Amino acid sequence: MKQPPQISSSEWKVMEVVWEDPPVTAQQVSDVLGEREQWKPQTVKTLLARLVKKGALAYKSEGRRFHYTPAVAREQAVVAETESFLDRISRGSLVPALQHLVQTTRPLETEEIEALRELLKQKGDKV
Amino acid sequence: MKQPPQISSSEWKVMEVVWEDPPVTAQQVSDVLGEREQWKPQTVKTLLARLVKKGALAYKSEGRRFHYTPAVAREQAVVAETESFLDRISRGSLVPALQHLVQTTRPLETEEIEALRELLKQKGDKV
DNA sequence: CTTTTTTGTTTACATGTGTGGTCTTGGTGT
DNA sequence: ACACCAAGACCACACATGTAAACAAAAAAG
Repeated sequence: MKQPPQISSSEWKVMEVVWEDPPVTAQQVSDVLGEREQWKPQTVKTLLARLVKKGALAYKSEGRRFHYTPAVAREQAVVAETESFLDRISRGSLVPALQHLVQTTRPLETEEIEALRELLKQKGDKV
Repeated sequence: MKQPPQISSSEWKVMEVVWEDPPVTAQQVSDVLGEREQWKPQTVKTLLARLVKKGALAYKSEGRRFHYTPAVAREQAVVAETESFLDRISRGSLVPALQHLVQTTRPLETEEIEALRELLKQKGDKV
């Protein structure tokens, strides 16, 4: 059971673009992030290469250019990030963290609230 | 309004010990983390020094040894971590992340559930 | 076919992190 | 007073990260 590789903050920005609509070319990623983050194309290239090396992206040579596709699902990566986040703040601070999380987030959709409420219900029932 | 400094994963482990019962000496931290993380005393020393340098810890010379105290509150640090966590996973994934969070955590206390439920209510009312 | 462009590869370099060794100096015990 | 030891200060070193320039190979263009 291989856990998804460690993805750094900048790398996440690249992954987001790839996850959004794979497969993508370096060009496409570069366009998006050149705009969104003011990154030079070379920077994007480096990050793509690193992500390939650490197994977060796959690619196939399509003529002269590469087509990159995610090698780890977004969900997996999010779960891994969440784990590492929890490891840091230690589970004890979960509730304050959650409060902050919920408060600073854009208004939640009704169904999201429902989903969470449901979760809480289950959790609560077990007590 | 200065935001709390960037605290790395290992540094968090040190901070946890300091927050737990300040002020502490390097010795005390070293004892705890030598056990808990199998860290050599020097490792702890380095981390303490780095935390002082980045302004996360304060100290006063008490005889030959230092007494370290937190320079940033735990809450502040947690909030900062939460922000950076959210920046990574991008707010869109919040709910799945929360679900994972809640599911993998130890059973919540009733009052914790209440607090969260209350939060959701407020959030929900605004929709 | 040669020039230009595009795209991937190699190299760079400062700073951060994980993990510790060594040096120095001020207390402490005798 | 003096030797010794522990505590902090300084040094080390490999790997990660952010950010990119330089280089090479191959495709496109003329």
